[in-house]
This record gives sequence, C-alpha cells and structure tokens, in this order.
Amino acid sequence: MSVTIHQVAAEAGVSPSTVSNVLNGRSERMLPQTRERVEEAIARLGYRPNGPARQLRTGRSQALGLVVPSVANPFWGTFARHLEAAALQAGYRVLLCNSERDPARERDYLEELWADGIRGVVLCSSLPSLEHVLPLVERGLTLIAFDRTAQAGDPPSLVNISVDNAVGTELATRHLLQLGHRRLALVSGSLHSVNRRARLRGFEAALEEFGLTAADAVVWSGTADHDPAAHGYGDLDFPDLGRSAARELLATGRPPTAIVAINDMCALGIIAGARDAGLQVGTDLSVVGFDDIVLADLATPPLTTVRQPVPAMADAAFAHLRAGIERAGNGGAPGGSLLLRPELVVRSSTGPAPAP
Amino acid sequence: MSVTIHQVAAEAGVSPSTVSNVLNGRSERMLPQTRERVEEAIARLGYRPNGPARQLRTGRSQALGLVVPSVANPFWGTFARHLEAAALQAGYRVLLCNSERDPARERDYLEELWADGIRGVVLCSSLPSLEHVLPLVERGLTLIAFDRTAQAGDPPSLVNISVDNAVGTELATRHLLQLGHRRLALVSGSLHSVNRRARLRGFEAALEEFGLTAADAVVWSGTADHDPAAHGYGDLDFPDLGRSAARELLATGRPPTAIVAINDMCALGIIAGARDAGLQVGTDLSVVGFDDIVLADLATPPLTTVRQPVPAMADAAFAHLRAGIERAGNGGAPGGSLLLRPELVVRSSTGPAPAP
DNA sequence: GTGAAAGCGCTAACAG
DNA sequence: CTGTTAGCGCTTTCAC
Repeated sequence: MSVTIHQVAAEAGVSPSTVSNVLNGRSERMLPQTRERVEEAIARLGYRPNGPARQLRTGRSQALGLVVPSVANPFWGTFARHLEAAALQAGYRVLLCNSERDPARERDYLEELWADGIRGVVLCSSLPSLEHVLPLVERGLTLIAFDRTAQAGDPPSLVNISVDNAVGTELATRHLLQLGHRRLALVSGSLHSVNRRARLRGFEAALEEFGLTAADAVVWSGTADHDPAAHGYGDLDFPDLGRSAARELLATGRPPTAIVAINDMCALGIIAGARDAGLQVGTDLSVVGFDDIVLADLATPPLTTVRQPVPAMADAAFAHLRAGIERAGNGGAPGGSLLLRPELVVRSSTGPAPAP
Repeated sequence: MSVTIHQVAAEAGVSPSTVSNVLNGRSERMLPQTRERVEEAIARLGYRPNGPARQLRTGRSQALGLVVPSVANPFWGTFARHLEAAALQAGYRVLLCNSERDPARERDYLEELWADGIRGVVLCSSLPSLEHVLPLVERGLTLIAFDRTAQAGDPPSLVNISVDNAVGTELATRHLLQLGHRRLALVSGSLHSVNRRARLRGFEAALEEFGLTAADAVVWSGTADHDPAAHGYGDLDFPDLGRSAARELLATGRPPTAIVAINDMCALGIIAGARDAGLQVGTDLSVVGFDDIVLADLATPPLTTVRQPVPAMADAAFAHLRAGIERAGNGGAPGGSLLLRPELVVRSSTGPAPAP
C-alpha cells in the first residue's frame, strides 16, 4: 500500500528505529552520514509518516479542534482562517465543526474530537454555562472558550478569549450620543449569552454617562421566534432578527433615531428593514454594527461598526491552546479571561441626529 | 488513560472481539442478550472507540477533506456547512482546509490528508490543470473537483461537480438584454480558471442571441494587481476587483449601463464603486451577481443574482465521495462532470435601461 | 551509534 | 455463537 518506515530503513540500510529517530529530530545520536542516507531514502521513496499510527503510539495528535456556531457567518469564517494560519505555522491542523449554537452538538463534537485523539479545542460558544463540556475538561481536554468571559461556575483552569464587549458597545453608543442622538435602541436578540449581556452593559454604561436612563432607550431582545439560538439555524437568522426589529421599532410612535446592533449581520438586516420603511440610513437613522466583517465596508451605506481584532484573537487562542496541550497534565494552568480591546470604525451608517 | 475495548469486554463478561462485533454492527452473530450486556457495559463505562487505532487497523478514516479557497468568503462557508451536514448524517466528519487558491497549498494539504488516512477529498479549485494533485489520485485518493468541469488532461475517473456556469451568465445577461440594456460589461478578473471562462461563454452566447457582437460589450478582466488568484489573499479581493472595475468602466466616455459580475462579492464591490461615482444602482446602472450568498438579499439595493444550488451540490459531492471511497480499488469509477442548473433570482439591482 | 522487541487499541480471520 | 490470535505503522526503552 503506502510506503512504511521499514521500507525506508531497508532502502537506507539502517533499522526502523534509526529512521524514527531522524523523523523525530533526535539526529544528534547518529553519524551525520547516517542521517543523510536516511533522508535521501525518505525523499527517494516519497515517504510520509502515517498519522494514525503515530498518534496511536504517542497519544498525541497534530490536530486541533475548532467549534464555531456556523462558518456561513463570515465572522466565523474569518476567525477560522486566521486560526488555521496560526496553527499551520506550528505544524498543527484544524478540524472545523459547526455547532449551530446547539449545546448538544457542542458536546458531541468535543466527545468525538477527544476520541479522535485531539487534545485541544477552541470552543466558540457564548453560553453562560459550560457544564455540558465539563467532563471533557476533567478528562484532560485543553479547552479555550472563545467569545465568552469567565463565569463563576467555570473550571478553574479555563481560558476565555474574547473582545471586550462592554467597551465595544460603550464606544459605539457614545459615538451615537456624541452625534446628538437621544432616542436609542439596542437590538440584541436573546440575552442568554455572556457576551450579549456584556454588550448590553456597555450600552447602558454609555447612556448613564450622558445622563440618560433606561427609559430613554429600548432594548429589543426579540421573541423566541427571532432568536437564532432558539431554533438552531446557526447565525443565519441575525439578518432576519435585525429586519424584524427595524420593522417593529420604526413603527412605534417615537421611533429611535439610532440603533446599536448586536453584530454586523444583524446591522445589515436593520439597514434592509430601514430601507423597507423608506428611511435613509446615515441621515434619518443611524446604525452601528459589531464585528467588522468583510462586508461591512461594502454595505450601502458603509457600516460604522466595532472591530474585533480577529488576527490577534486567533493568535492568542492558538498560543494558549498550544501551551495547554504541551503542558498536558503538568497541571497548574492559570485560567481566566483575556479581553482584547475593540476599535470603533466610523463609516457612513451613522450621522448627526435629525432635528426633532 | 481512556477506557478501552478490553475493559468493556471484562465488564460485560465477553471477549474483546464480541465487543468489536457489536461496535461494527455484526450483531446477528450473537445472542440478543449478549449484545445487550455489551451495550450496557459500553454505556456504563462511557466507552468511545479510539479513532486512530481503528483507522490504523482498517485503513479507513471516518473523515473527509474539504479544500476551499477561503472560508472567509461566505459562499465557501455556506458550502462547507452543507457538506458537513451531509457527511455528518452518514457518520463522517469533514476536515476543512483553506488553500487561498494556491496550487502548492492544495497539493500539500492533499498530501497531509492522505498521510492522515483520509481517502476522499472535495477540492474546490477551478484551475484548468489538476496535475499538481495527480499523484495522489493515482495512489487511490477519491477526489471530487468542485466548481470546475472536466478537462482533457484530467484523470479519467475524476468527478467534477459544478453549477452550469455558462447557463448562469447566459440567464443573467439575457435578463439584462431583455430589460433593454445594450452596453454591457462583464467584470471577470483573471480568466485563468475553468469556471470563469465558462461564465464568459455564457455572456457571449446571450449577446449573440440578441444580435450583438463582442464590440458592444467589454470584458474587464483586470490586471494582475486585481487578480485574487495572483497574490493569494484568498477570495477577499473580489470586492476590490469590483470596485476598481466600476471606477474604470464608469469613467469611460460611453460607460456600460449594465454589468455582469463574476460573483456576488465582486458585485458588492461594483455597487460600492457605483455609489462612489454617485450612481444609483438599479436605475442608472444595473448589476447582476453570481452565487446568491446570504448577504445578496441584504445588499442595498438587494442584489439580482444567479443562485447556485448549494445544498444539492453539497449532497451530490458527498454522495460521489462516499461512493468513491467505498468502492475503493474495485475500480471502474466513471468520471465526468455534473453540472447543476442555476436559477436567476431577480431583485432590485437590475432595472430597465436608462434612456440614452 | 544502532538495532531488537514490545505494544498503543482495534479488527477480522479463523478456531473452537 | 464466542474467543484466540496476529498484526496495522510507529515510537521508545533497553541491549548491544
């Protein structure tokens, strides 16, 4: 079938263990010429080590897991690409899984990845509780929680990586407030998620700074019907969420003049909804997104949004994952949250508040 | 470490091979009660078979490879999600790789996947020649080429799955012609790809039907600077390509009144470019895309586009892949191209030709 | 400095 | 019907 280490050994006139030593960088234990002969034989035969065999023997895998809500959302696609790039550079591969935000799928995937010998996973889940995957962590899985911050019930060693969501919406909301808007809305969808609640806090904090109260703003969290988490279509419902929200909010007696969206997909939906209602986004209505997906800049009007530093977050996730795997069992990993600072990118979907 | 088949056997009071038989669905060879005892033991111990060991023994892997240009393009993200869904249902996992349209990366990935025991891969590459991966196919890799049609130099067994690109642009172009447009442009980017050339053919065919010649239309294929294939940023340059094209085309003396874009990302770029130039898309200028990504409907104006039947294509890709793997060596696979019919989705980015 | 041997967890003949 | 056995390809002590 495929060429094995034995054939390489025969070709080079050495034993399999010598070949193995070459493969694993233990070349100081042999004559340079021996090493050369082996390397030639490898090249000549086009030998590549058999992954599964290696893994069976060592227990280690060269692959990492990445569980995202859905790669159909460009934000996750972009993150996946950056994580893959970081991993690749260090000789790791990334196995990608779409959870559709379903905890059962999250758990099943982690179980499978574990059974496949994968010992490190980035889980993108902003569920408040991670107890559904706790058993895996106890068995020794290195888990990085992405897009989430530490919670009281977490395993002590858990590393969380996220953008600073509260700072993000605070930046966004302040921007709107500085433009003179006084009737604001936050379109959030269900608030059963750590990061959405943080975004809500940032929104409220900014209002407070400007002396406004909860009564001056509306938080549109939708109904179960609009909640992407509820019916498991992954992230593809955010646009619908935004569109419905815009329809409802704009039909009220005193509609908001500015809307903070929970993410860019949702913001795009809001823009579509505003257009349906005959409003001009950027003048009649201001909209801010969150994420800065590729298409934010291409929207009409180009979307003002809170940029997540995706490359830096991916690098950090990989670095922690790797450290966790390579420490493996030597215990003593200090868990916690890493919150990266977002940046407000002002484009044209926001503008001065229209005269009352 | 983890629980093995031996412990399950001991727990159930049977031999490992009986457990293995249960695991592999050969339960007709044993008493129902034996099977039950084994299943209880499995559940009680929380046993999961060790993937690598299984794979080493059988040579088969429960994973498939998917190599896409870049998941940061929602089209590929969506395709990946659908393929994953189809695979999952049949008990397969999908290993996702981003090639950034670089043939060397395509080859390296396939080599690695092969070494990891993966015997079936969907390669999304529209390069005219697949010789860089031919050795793998000769070794027995089941390869499905996606987004590409058969070429003379292909291995005879190669299965190609693609939308019918020529029909797609023909549909799009006819639509524009029927709306009265007579000065058209195709923004294609580099034509070194099978599917883009097919799209060009469809464009020309429609012109011909309406009695127009090549002189009535311009094909904007950009410069190397604008070619996503050339500098390996994956698919993220398509918007730039479109934007540059719009800028240049609209600055000419007799600008086109309608543009066919090579894909939706590019169309979005064109819309942005038209906006930069102060034109109203849908009235002053009509734009048609290709793919129907999630965001096409959310664009301003909503994008008229050629929809690729992604779920059906993903199902077909998986079915062929599986057939190829399971046939494995029994030879006799009949290669060829499967072209699925696209559908024109008319939204508001196209409208009647403006009066001259 | 190099080789022989054992075995990772599992499957599939083949015996019993 | 169930158990015994012999590896899959590789790494890693431990001898030489």
